[in-house]
Amino acid sequence: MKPTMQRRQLLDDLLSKGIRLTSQRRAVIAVIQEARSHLDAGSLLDLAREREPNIDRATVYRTIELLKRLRLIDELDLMHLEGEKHYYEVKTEGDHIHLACFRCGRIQEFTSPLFDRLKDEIQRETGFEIRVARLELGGTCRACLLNHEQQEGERTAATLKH
Amino acid sequence: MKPTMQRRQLLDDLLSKGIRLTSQRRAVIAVIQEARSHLDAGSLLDLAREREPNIDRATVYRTIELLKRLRLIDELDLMHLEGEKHYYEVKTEGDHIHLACFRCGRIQEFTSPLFDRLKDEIQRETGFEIRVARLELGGTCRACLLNHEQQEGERTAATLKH
DNA sequence: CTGATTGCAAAGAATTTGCACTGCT
DNA sequence: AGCAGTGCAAATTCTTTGCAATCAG
Repeated sequence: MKPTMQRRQLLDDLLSKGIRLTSQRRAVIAVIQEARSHLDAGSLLDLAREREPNIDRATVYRTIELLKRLRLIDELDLMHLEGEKHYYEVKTEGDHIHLACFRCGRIQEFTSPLFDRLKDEIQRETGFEIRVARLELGGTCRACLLNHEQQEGERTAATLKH
Repeated sequence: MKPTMQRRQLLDDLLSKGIRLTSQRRAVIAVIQEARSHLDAGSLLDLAREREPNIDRATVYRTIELLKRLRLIDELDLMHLEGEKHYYEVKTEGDHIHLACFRCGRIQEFTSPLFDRLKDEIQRETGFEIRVARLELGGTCRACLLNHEQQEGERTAATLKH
């Protein structure tokens, strides 16, 4: 949302922890922050290479690991809609929910105070200290449901003609 | 909980859909149903082999795929606590939440009406039709938190002695 | 300077696929 | 009998590792 501020924050976080900021790490971080969609390690590598042509696969994976450990990014599976990739996004203030449409593959995000209440309840009742929360839903998005109904309608109409 | 009933249900479900019940499929299904913990494909294969010695890896994966498609089992990642395996469990009435302890690796389950309310809210507000819901939390379980505090205490005491 | 980080190449883990054979229904 | 299901071996996909060279602080 506020890329510039966000970037400074991320970089500052790293610097203040005494993490070495190599050009490779800067490239990976910039790509994750500027991404308009969820990226997997492969795309992350491709995009980072546009800035840092010699960056290697291994470095990307190691940087992801680092950012995950420092809790600066979240890892998602997005219901494994496509292969067994993992996807990454900058960690936001409140956790959000990902809805993955099995039909069109679109990923939709959703936030709700109920989600926070649920997490509070869990911590309170189990004594479990939550560090990462991942709620992913798979199903059919509204657009696909409408398309489908429409097609059903057409199909029925066609059948009736015989 | 009620293994015998559960098994009949699963097998009947399959038969009623005209799915062929081979001895290999029976073995995989029995193993999943009788498991006291979440099993990944590898363990599933090992256990199924105790019943059906020649069953192959590929068959296990294909059976998992089948059961997932028919919505008879759920696939979990359990925060990828250990490698990138997937874990399986018989689909239950209401969805439940998995809490994975990063420290001891224990998996804890939790159910709450709030979870269902949250899902309802999502469906209502987005028009998304939820087919699969997966809520996984990573963090530290109560036992590990207590252990840790205790160790911290000991450590401080030791430090103070110097 | 010097230890943390990198690139490279190879290994590893989990899963999938093509194809001839087998066995449910 | 016929076709869905299977075993086998090889292929694919995603990720990790060992090690010598490099570079940030």
